[in-house]
Amino acid sequence: MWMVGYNEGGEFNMADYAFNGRKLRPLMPRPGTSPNNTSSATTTPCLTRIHHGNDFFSQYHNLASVAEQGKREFMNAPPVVVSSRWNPTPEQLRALEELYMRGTRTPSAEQIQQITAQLRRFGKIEGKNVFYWFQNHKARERQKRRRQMESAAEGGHHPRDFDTTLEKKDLGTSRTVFEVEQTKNWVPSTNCSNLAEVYSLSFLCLCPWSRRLLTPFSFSTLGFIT
Amino acid sequence: MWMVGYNEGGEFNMADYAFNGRKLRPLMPRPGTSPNNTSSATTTPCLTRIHHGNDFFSQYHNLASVAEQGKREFMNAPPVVVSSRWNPTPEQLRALEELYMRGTRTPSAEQIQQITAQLRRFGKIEGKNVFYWFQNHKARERQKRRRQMESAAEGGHHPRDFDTTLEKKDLGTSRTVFEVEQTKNWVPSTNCSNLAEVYSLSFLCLCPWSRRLLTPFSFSTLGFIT
DNA sequence: GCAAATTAATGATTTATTCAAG
DNA sequence: CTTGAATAAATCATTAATTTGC
Repeated sequence: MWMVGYNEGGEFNMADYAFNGRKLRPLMPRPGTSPNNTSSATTTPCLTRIHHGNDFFSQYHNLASVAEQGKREFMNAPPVVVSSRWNPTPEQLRALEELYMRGTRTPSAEQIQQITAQLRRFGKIEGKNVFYWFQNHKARERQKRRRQMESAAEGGHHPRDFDTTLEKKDLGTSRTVFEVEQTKNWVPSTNCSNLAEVYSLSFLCLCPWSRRLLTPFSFSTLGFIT
Repeated sequence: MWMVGYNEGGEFNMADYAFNGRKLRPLMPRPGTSPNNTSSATTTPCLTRIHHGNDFFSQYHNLASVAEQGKREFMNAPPVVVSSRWNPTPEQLRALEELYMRGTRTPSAEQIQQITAQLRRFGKIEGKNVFYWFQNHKARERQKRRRQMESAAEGGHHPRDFDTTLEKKDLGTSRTVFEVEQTKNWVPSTNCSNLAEVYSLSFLCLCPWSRRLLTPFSFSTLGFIT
């Protein structure tokens, strides 16, 4: 798996995409099969009806067209593509769990980078995988604990009791671990990765070797702070 | 204000950070004032107690130390910093609203870039501002409409009725606009910005001129796909 | 044994909620 | 009070476990 790859020079290695019969991982929205989307029949094709008005919007539309074109090119390739999601190797998993156990909850951008770099030794991995992993793991640990409390409570505590973020686990007798649920005020400063941070970085240096288009125009805007 | 800046050459322009008495915008988590966080008194200092164990973690710890150090350096600078949050100029706001009205809901990374670049003419703006603006605006329009429906319905519709994503607004008599609430299946492909995408970009090219540290080690890992 | 079918785990996205600046 | 920013919760979707019938 994990046949998707780009080389340093900025060239897109299409061969890697023509693989087996798998779908491309959902960079694109999934077809309207979501139970929540009750309007799949009525969704509109969107950008197609932009009318050219003032300066800005016509410019914007032009640029959007470039993007569209790039997309089409991309989709003319064999409809096939590669596997989709990251699967941690046992080593990677162990490492992440170890970090979690030691208190890492919402690693900063740097931390994510370091972790990612380290774990790459063990196999494919991206920063986003680390990011998501911690996000999911944190959420699911919390939820697991909540459920445990629920069943343990039985007697009928108030629901808000489950909102506490620091909890002692003592379900069995052998359980002596304090699980500290980290909250945002855990570390004083610059230690949480967040979307904004991430965006700053990405917009600082959208590079030619990304899968994303880089129009001449947008390229000319690079080097600035966005 | 938005005095934060980096130059192309990769040098960190500290002067830009030593500005007036304002706090740095919340890259850092807020102090423990959240009503949800009931454990502020018991949270632990975290990373301090890492014991050196196997290969990976000692390495990681080293790297974490680097990060810590960088943070300290950063914080040794005048405790001051720049203003905090973006405030759209009227032109920017108009443009964003126009885009929204025409159907833009979750602009892709490119789109955000283009929009940002265009709107910079009117004043300071970052990609993340555009990102957040659409996110918030979408959410608040939905919520507004939901409230409207609630009050309009009175009779007692099922809550799930509010889940529909395509709705006709006809509150007044002069209102003839179809507001199309975009969903994930709105555009077939690569047209929605998401965290993963963002992360890919940022990790593809974390640059020396970013505010973030770039350790020699992590630097050596650049040029690869993360 | 083995694959199709089904279920459980969990990676990845989106939506809702919350915080706090102005 | 409005709204930019950040986080948490809910949801979606793919992969691994596993069950099942042969």
